[in-house]
Amino acid sequence: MLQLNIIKECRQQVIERLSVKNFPDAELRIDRIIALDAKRRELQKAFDDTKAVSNQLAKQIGVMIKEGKTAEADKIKMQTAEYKLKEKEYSDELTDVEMQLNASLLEIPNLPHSSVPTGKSSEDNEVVSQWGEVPKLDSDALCHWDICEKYDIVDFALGNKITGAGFPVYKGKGAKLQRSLISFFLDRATANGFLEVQPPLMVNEQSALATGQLPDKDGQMYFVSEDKLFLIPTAEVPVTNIFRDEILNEKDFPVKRCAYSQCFRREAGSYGKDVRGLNRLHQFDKVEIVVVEHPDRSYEQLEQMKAHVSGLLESLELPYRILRLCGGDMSFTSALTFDFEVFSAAQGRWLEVSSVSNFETFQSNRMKLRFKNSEGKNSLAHTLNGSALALPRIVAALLENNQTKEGIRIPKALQPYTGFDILY
RNA sequence: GGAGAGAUGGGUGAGUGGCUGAAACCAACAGUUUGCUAAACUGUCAUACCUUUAACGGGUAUCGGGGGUUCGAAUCCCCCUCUCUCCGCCA
Repeated sequence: MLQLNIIKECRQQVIERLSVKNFPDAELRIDRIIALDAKRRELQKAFDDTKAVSNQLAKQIGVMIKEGKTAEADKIKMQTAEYKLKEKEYSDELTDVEMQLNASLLEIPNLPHSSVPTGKSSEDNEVVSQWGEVPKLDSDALCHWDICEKYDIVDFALGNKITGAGFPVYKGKGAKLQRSLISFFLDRATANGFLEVQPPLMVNEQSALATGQLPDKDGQMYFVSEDKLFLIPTAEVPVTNIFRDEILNEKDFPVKRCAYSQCFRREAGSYGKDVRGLNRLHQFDKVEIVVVEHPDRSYEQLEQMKAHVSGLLESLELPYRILRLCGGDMSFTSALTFDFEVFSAAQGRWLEVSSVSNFETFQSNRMKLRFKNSEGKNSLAHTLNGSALALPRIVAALLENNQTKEGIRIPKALQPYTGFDILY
């Protein structure tokens, strides 16, 4: 959520920045917020002033009753009636305006960082860097879904029977490969100073709102109506919410956490080759890194997180490129996002495996995540997160890129975890 | 799921209708004293909003959340959430 004072003080810039994200009716909505805020302050003042008078009268009555002047007290009691009416009126109106203001603010996405390129879709993303050689495969090379079947390591049909499309069953060396990747990612994160946590896989509405999944992504999350809980679409939600309503000490920065979790996404509206095999699942595994950082250092931190993710991909010997997302392709909550894509040789396409973002104060404002600054005042911290990494497409790329006649070659870094160097 | 008890500031914990935004103690922070450490002493120590306060100013709200009674609620009533104890069930 954007900070109200920034909207008020930098109205024109806010509107301009929102246009980079192709946010519709920015001017209209921003002006509505400014007007609602003015109305809110007006009502607040009226309410406070009225309340101040009646508080004063109530005090007088107390004193009089104590002194035995009940007749005088009764007289003043009569007076309080009109103030009570006014208070009720003001507070009702105030509640109404506050709700409208809050709802309007929740609909405004984060402002993109100044380095974010303008653009409408993923085609306008900017390639920042690229690493590794794109492998040349034989003409009879298989796509990963065929490899999965050939070695019986991921069973899509079985998952289909048990649950439905997008819920595969990992078997034998396939299951072991999953477990190995998770351990590998967690160990690397821990070595890099991230504290491992195991968060809940379901969150309440407040948590989903705090990180920005609600109201923006309502309908993309699985919802347990019986208990009003959401299945997490990413560990970002529970892990960032560890710090909801917390006031940190400046010397605590950077606060670094990592977590493995399964992620659940309804993916309503996806179709075609995007959803084939492991490309897009309803349930998948991911190791997430989350950082809470001082506002002055959050962009340095973002670079470090990028370096961490790059290190993982290089250890796995997967060719990748880094994209700076354009305004139109960025998430609602992000100020700056770098996507990591791995080349999937048999499919001949780049697959997104990680997204590393700085949210600045967008999430911390929603969740009241603050720190005591050097002047002893509370101010909002910056939050960042990144996938490090999401498993399915990593597995897809590993299977496709490393296929040999003997089987699938396992990268050296992973062999201590898998216990085998060829998967067959 | 059934029965009972409870929820107060960073922590412990007092407070059953007005003088309580909240005692006391602990922790924390600043200072004094001091070869060093320790101890002692002094002071500071919630958050948010409003406000043309010059200013360490003024006002309002907040004692799990919401609603109600009352001139006045941490305190009384109702609903919800959560925690604890006992019973039941159970990976």
